[in-house]
Amino acid sequence: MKKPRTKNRDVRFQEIQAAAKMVFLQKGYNNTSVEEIAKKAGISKGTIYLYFKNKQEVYIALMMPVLEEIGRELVKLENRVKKHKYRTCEEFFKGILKALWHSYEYDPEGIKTLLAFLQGNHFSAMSNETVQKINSRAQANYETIREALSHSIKLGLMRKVKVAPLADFIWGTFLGVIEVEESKFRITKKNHIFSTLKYAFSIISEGVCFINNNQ
Amino acid sequence: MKKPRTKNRDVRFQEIQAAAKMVFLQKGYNNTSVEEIAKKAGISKGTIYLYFKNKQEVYIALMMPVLEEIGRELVKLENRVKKHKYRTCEEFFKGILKALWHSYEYDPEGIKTLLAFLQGNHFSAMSNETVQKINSRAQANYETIREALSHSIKLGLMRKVKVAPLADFIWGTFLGVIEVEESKFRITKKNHIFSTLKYAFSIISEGVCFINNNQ
Amino acid sequence: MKKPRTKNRDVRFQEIQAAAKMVFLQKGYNNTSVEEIAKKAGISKGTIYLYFKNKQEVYIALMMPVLEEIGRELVKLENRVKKHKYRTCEEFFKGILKALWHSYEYDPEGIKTLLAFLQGNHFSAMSNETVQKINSRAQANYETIREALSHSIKLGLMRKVKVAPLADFIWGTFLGVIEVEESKFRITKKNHIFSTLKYAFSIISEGVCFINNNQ
Amino acid sequence: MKKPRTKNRDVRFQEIQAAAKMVFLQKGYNNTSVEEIAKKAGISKGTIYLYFKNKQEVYIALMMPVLEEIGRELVKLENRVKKHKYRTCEEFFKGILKALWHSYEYDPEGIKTLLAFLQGNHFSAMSNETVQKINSRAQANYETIREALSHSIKLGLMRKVKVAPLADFIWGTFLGVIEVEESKFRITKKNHIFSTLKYAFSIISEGVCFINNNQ
DNA sequence: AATGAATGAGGATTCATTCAT
DNA sequence: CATGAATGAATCCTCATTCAT
Repeated sequence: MKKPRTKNRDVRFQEIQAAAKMVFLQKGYNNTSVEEIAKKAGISKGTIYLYFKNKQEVYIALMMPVLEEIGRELVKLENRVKKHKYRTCEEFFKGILKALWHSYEYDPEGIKTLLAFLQGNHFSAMSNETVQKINSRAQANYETIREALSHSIKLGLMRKVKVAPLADFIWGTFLGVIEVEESKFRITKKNHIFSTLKYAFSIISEGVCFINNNQ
Repeated sequence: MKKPRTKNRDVRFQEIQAAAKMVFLQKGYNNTSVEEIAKKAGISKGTIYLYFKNKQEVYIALMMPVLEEIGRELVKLENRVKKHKYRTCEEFFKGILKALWHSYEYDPEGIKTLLAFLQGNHFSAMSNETVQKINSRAQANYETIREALSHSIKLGLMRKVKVAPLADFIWGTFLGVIEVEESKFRITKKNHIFSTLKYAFSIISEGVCFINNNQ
Repeated sequence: MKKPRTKNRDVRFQEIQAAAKMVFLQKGYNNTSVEEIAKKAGISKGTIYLYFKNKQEVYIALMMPVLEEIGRELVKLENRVKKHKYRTCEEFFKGILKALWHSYEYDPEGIKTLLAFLQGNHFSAMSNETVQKINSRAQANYETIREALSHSIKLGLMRKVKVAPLADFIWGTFLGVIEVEESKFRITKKNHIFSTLKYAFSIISEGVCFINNNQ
Repeated sequence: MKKPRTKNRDVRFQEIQAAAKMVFLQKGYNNTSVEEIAKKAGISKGTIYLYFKNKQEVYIALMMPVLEEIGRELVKLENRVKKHKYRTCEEFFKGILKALWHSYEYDPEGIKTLLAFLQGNHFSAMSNETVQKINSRAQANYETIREALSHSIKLGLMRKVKVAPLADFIWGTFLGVIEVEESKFRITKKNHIFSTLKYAFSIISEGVCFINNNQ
């Protein structure tokens, strides 16, 4: 009623993204043709170019929603830390995992796209706005997690560790375990992603939380 | 127009691999043309097909050396465990990192190729011998690391943990941290791979080693 | 660089076929590049693939029209036999030749393509629908000519001969004479196709028509 | 003992031809690689070029033996005519078929190669000596058959017909029936080549032999 | 004489992108 | 807005031919 045109535009935009996500995930960036995406979205090839500058933009744009979701989750985490919602260190790390895992479940393909993107070198023309958006969004997420960590140290939840490498460690483990388990899953069909992540985060928390008298 | 200068088969093979590694790493699998590899190797396109069945084989074959190196390192690790070379748990985990890191330094591009391969779905024709070789080699490496972990538990170096998820955690962290740090490196030009890995492994060891009375 | 001038699908299809026919005939299947066909048709390479699955299909599809024309002509022949249009055996055989010759004139290149196709073994991927269509159409034509022959025997136009080998003989002579005369034509530039065929069919009719008391 | 070098050369030459014949027949000219011929002949690629100028020559040379055999057979036929060996017209035509059929059995692949060659347009560079040799040999064969026919007319074996078109008719039928029956054979696996040829030649003889009072 | 590694032109096919309708 | 026919650059791969050994 207000702006049906714009709303339709958004719907269409998201339909294309949904289609693109499915096809890209299944066949990889280069083995996916714009035609296929169009077919999956039930529209014609040309229409995609009314919504995206080119194929690369379609791909890169897929990451934004999940990056934003991660951002929102991490902000919630930070807020909960600030509000003293976490009584123990374990709880805090469970909170981190929950935030990340929630994002994964929100959009697994988005995460995998992100992984593929990290691998990098797929895009020669790495200079457009969208890439900038991605990077600054990722940067912001790093900030947030570091602050959450810092804050939990201040609150005495965790022993005094260097937050920058810890954040990278956490993020690297999250992505790395997903990558490894996804890859094994393709062969064994046994899904251990969550259980391994849970296990990993419990160990990290043990390694990082208590002032260890053996240290 | 013709200069059929015969060369030792192995030398030629390795020259192609070296060239391929450089180009693939710089531009990614799909943005690299066979022509470019040939040019880099100082030979002609056709010659590549005398040594590799197709482009994919060239790519996949790049992983074997590093997978084998990892295997050798892990076997050495296992032997050292069996020979009681590690007095403490920390030493043991430093040993694990050393083994993995050694492999990374032995062939960083190989590891990155492996990462790209794990991402998977780029290869539709995934049924040839080479892929089988890759997978069984990877499988063997998993076995070795699990056995090293089991043995260290038997020896009392580490508390009794589930080795399968721990192995996945270790491997996932190793790869994930590399991926994350490499990606950041491309932007910041600051190389934190090793320091972050060292930090991560120290935390893992703390989380896994001592019988924590707070547990 | 771009001139997407849309054209009626059938028109475009036939333009491609016309171009293909010319080039294939002049240079043979393997010495003809898709590029050349496109150029001759005044379109771009890619466009051909919008109308044909691949080069082979372009080639094979050239035979259908003439096979169908032969079919139509043979049906007409059969009908004329049934309607007692042929008073004598000679007339009947003149009718056969007329039917075949008409088809040749309708599309000489089609006949030559058919000849090349019969030679066979050029197409390894011989399992697609088009080939099936070709074969069943050819089969149907054989049926028709056999029935026309049978009917003319029933009507007493011809002595009682075995129709299956006679049909093969007729068809083989038709094609063989064309092949031989075309080949000589290329050297001598003297076209004897029709006169030789006429002569051949008159001899066949004499050999087959009357109850020969010397037999 | 006399010239073992030369003898070996000829043996090798024929080995290559034998191999080439098999492979060409199975896969067609363009789908056969020099490599394959070499492999089949148990020699190396390069060696073929010591015996033939290029691939085309290998192919074209395959026809010579059978063309020569046909020539020899036709000369024998002519001599038999001259020596009054044929009492009746039927016998004479049986003799013609025998001569041709003998050549076919002597080297079926040679005949098929000839058929493929007749189709022509496979060779752009149609100007070398070998092609000249082929053509003059074929020409000579035509002469011989025409003379045999003329002679048989002179002897009253056959009624007075135009020998040139008759020769083309005979030759065209011979090749055409082979082509048609070979092609059907590939589908039905039923070999009717000889029986159809026999039938065809009996009809031709009836059409051509006796002074038909109905004519 | 024989080899087979090396060459590189050649060609089929795909697909991102454009634009007339 | 939407379409989809048309484009043509790009690229993998084959293979006839050469030539150092």
